[in-house]
Amino acid sequence: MPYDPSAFPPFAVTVDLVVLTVRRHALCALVVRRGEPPHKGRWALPGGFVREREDLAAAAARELGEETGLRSREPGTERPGVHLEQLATYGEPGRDPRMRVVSVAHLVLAPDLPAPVAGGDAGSARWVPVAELLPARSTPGSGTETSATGTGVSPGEGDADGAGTPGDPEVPRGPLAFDHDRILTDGVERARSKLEYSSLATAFCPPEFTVGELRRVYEVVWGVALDPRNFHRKVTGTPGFLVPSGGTTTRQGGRPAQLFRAGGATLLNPPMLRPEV
Amino acid sequence: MPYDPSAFPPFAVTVDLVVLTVRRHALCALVVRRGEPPHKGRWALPGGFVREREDLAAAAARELGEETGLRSREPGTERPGVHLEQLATYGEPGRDPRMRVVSVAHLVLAPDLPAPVAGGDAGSARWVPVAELLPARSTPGSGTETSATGTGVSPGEGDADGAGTPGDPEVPRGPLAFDHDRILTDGVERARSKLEYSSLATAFCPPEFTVGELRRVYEVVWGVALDPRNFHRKVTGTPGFLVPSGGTTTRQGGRPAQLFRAGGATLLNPPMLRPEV
DNA sequence: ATAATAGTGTCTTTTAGACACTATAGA
DNA sequence: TCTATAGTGTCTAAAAGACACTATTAT
Repeated sequence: MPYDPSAFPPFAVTVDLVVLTVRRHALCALVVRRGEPPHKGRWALPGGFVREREDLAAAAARELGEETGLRSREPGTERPGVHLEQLATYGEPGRDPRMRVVSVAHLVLAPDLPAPVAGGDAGSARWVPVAELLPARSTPGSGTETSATGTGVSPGEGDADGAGTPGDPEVPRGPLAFDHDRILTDGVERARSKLEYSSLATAFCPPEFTVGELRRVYEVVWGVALDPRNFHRKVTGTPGFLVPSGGTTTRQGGRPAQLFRAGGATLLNPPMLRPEV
Repeated sequence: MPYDPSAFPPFAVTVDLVVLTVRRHALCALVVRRGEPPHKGRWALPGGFVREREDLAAAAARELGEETGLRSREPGTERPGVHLEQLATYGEPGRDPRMRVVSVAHLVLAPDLPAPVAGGDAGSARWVPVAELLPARSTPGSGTETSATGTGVSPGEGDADGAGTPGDPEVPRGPLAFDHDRILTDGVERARSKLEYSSLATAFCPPEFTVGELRRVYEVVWGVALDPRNFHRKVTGTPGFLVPSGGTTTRQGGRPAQLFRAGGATLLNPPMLRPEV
């Protein structure tokens, strides 16, 4: 019989965060160095315990702020902050060697931040290209996952955030702690598929962005090259996706480009279809 | 700091099941009558505690068998049984008045069963049309959600499984227990959207089925009418979706129809697009 | 000048949808 | 016969994709 309050096995419940951004033409995830056993010294996804009277989403937002300095909603402003959604829950017995831990993973999509992370209580958080964390396991299929011909998307050039001199001990090696490789894989796949039928790509962009910048998000996340002309026509023709902000910029070089903000639409119709190989 | 093993708040972890089937031209969910407080006498989704050394999916499969007699995998055979996947996790403090309960909801899609449920330890499980459980809350948009013009899909005709004489106290009234209305809503929406880009509609069908029977699944779940001719051409032309089993049947009346089994494809390309209103 | 990116127009191929028409069963 | 469902063919409209061409900046 369900919900017998007297004798239930005790579980610890945590939230783990798959925090993704597009940085230097690569899809990057936020990882932290573990300071304690188990897996001491290994890299892991940020996360922590859910508190006694705390909602799951609130716990995820709190950990995001504590460990990374990011905010899921900018306080006092109407700026959207980063996108946060529940991803999946992982509760295999033995995934933590000490006790039974059920972890509710969340997916966070953030624009590129100037400094990697600041103000966190985990000192050693950093952005690392997903291609380095999950070599060749990113997607079932060909191994050319992160190469987009002709757009300068080149895997392997990334040294994470300027500290990556050759032989740097700070560069993550080997799999992530616990089952975080699998959680990260699921999060990346969720992000890839959600770009198709939602306006979530704008979550990777600053508040104002150009069509070209948005296109580079798609190209980096999907690992494909997209025709700039057809992309422009499609994305500006999808109702509710983009609204012109009035300004222009030349920060990408070339002819000045119109600046846009994210429109109100969350579901795209028609969807942006990912080209098949 | 995450993963401090000493002091963590204790949680109870349960699995809840959104079990859906297509029955009498209506999308139906499995609900059980609660025999104990809280919400004693109210209807709820089947579910129960996750055991000490039990995986989440295993707990869902076990509860499915215990409370409904369904099996996620037919023992000793290669028959696929029903489809089971994780849906989402609900952990708002106070969702259970007695203690902190985090529930990992799972979605189960099953073919129509002859008897509603058998061999369960919850005696009062039954199929109820989703339209009766979630009146007008099924989908944001027009209220014509469950009407499919010209195909006999008529909401409100369903009396759940023959026992629904007028005034029957066994007919669920009012919202489900706990936050199960929301969980059911999420499960229905997941099923609706997954029909578009996956071959999951076959999970609602018996092992061998006709194109017309598959079409009725789409019509009932989406609440729309589909052109039989275009539907036939599209599903038989999608590679890996259907494989002919060789036989034919006249169980739907009319000209004998070819029988098919589900093909190996799980992701449909091109997808079956849900018509917009 | 050249090179870069932005943006529009046009053509072709593919796909979705409407619907006429034929096929084969039961009543 | 009539009516039901099954299945094919064909036409049209919409969308996707290839790509020529113009526009506007920086160097």
